Amino acid sequence: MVNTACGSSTQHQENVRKVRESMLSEREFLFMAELFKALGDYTRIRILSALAINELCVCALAEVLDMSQSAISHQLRLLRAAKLVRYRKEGKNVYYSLDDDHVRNLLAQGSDHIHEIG
Amino acid sequence: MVNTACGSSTQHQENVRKVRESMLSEREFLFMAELFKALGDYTRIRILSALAINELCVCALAEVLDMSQSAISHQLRLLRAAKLVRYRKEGKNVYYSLDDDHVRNLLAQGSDHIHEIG
DNA sequence: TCCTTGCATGATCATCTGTTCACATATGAT
DNA sequence: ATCATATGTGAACAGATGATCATGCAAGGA
Repeated sequence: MVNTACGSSTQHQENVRKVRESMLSEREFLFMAELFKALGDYTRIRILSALAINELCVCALAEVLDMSQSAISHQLRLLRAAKLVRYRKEGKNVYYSLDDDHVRNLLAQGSDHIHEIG
Repeated sequence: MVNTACGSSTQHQENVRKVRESMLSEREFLFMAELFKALGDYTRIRILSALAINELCVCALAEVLDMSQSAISHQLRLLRAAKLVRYRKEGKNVYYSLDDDHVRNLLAQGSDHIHEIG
């Protein structure tokens, strides 16, 4: 730590004060970090992108991503915890889908961003 | 692996085919995962949120977040790699800011999402 | 020139993460 | 009832991650 105020200039202190006042709460930042963390994995982003196209059961997801059912199931657990997916049971199968259009928007924004920066 | 096609129903296979066709490339998913991974950390999301309010030098960021300059600097390195921030040098100081409005939109979307789900 | 300041970075280490494996549960079919 | 199938989950292990510490480097002031 020991941040001895690099520049003690008026502008510096004014910026620090202004930013401090406008920052969200610790709780909000923790939630946002969890949200993006849930999106920030190669497997999970593919799961969400697949569900953005069509509702799918677990075994279909495993087939699409060419991964074990267990691995998919573990990741779906995290996505449920982050409220990014819904699910409904039908017989022996469990069908997953995106929780709402908000998630779809986040995916679209992410896609836009990477296509912009090449 | 060994995904023995849970349901061999026509609908199941049709869904798998449709989703497979519409999925992005491995490269694109890797980029998106990296993007969200960069956003998915308590320290980095606070750095970005601070920069969304005002351009800041490294020491000001350290002061705002009450963290060591070294820790901030390491995280800024990742944010630069993800093209989420810009920087300009001025004398001994280095001033960081958000790379573009796209980043601002992602932050706003994230904020919206967490406020929706409570 | 020498020193201080602001920033960057390699090494280290504790912690977190994601997959696999084994197994449990549940539902439907025979 | 028995069995196969679809899914969920705990343990465990390898690899990734984030803060700290020490140090390096560049720029400005004495």
